[in-house]
Amino acid sequence: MGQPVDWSPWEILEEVSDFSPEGFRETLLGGQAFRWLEKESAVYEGIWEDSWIRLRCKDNGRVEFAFPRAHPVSSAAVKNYLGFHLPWQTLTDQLPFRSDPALDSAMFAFPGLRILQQPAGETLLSFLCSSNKQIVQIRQMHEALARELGTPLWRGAPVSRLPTWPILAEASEEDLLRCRLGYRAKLVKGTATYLTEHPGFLESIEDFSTEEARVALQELPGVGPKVADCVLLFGYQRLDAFPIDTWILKILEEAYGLFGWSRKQLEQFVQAHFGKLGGLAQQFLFAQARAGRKR
DNA sequence: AGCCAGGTGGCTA
DNA sequence: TAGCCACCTGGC
Repeated sequence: MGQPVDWSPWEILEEVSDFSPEGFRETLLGGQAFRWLEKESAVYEGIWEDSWIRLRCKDNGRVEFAFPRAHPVSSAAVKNYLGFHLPWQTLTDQLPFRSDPALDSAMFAFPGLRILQQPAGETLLSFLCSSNKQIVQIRQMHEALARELGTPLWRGAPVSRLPTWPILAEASEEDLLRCRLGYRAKLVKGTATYLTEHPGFLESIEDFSTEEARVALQELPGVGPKVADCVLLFGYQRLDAFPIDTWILKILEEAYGLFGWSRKQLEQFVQAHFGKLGGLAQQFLFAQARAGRKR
């Protein structure tokens, strides 16, 4: 489709001493975002909004990026997306791994794992698509949404950005069904309508406390506690949001012995045990759980 | 060939 | 509040 893309030379982003190939890989492919793929060993290509870049992490922890010459992306934008402005080493050091063997082993397995700083609108769309789906399938939905309803990154570009909420509000449920959304189509459509009727809703979330934001987000059709927490953690940079999905539930039961606890009880445990950076701890535990299941 | 997936919403007791 | 079930669909 169209001209081959001419990529810029690799540009050094930063030397990150605490990164590991595993941590880097998991950050991009582990289910925080769904438009990343591994092009070749340790070289990743991904899209968010209208940015399209390649990333690689050398063994020494040096992170480099490249962009299509036709459509430059600033290093500042990439650094922001990767959360380089946050003191991850300090943050991870504050997690309770010293008294928590499960967390300790997860952190040991994925050094440098971090939380991407994604745009809220796209994150909401992503996790509306995520219910009852595996990462592969969520990724396919994203490709279809971008292809069918999104706009090309530039004139003649081979890839498109995801449809914005105004575009989704105009789209028909049939359009969304074509993107393999299944029963999620009407949820996305309903959310798009809600956002049209409540201009500034997504922005207003920024001023809310995490707890208030959690309640507000659940006004949207298709958004329950799990999706709300994912949107807050990945899309609003709320590191205290702790999504409880089936993987984490299994860990809380097996590694922490919390069989039979109610959702509310689990939330209280998580808050008390993992604290204000719970979402970061959650990602380590999640990565560990997924790794363990692969064999 | 089925089964099941990083949930949610509606309904019942 | 807790428990149960339908919901679209396509990898594995």
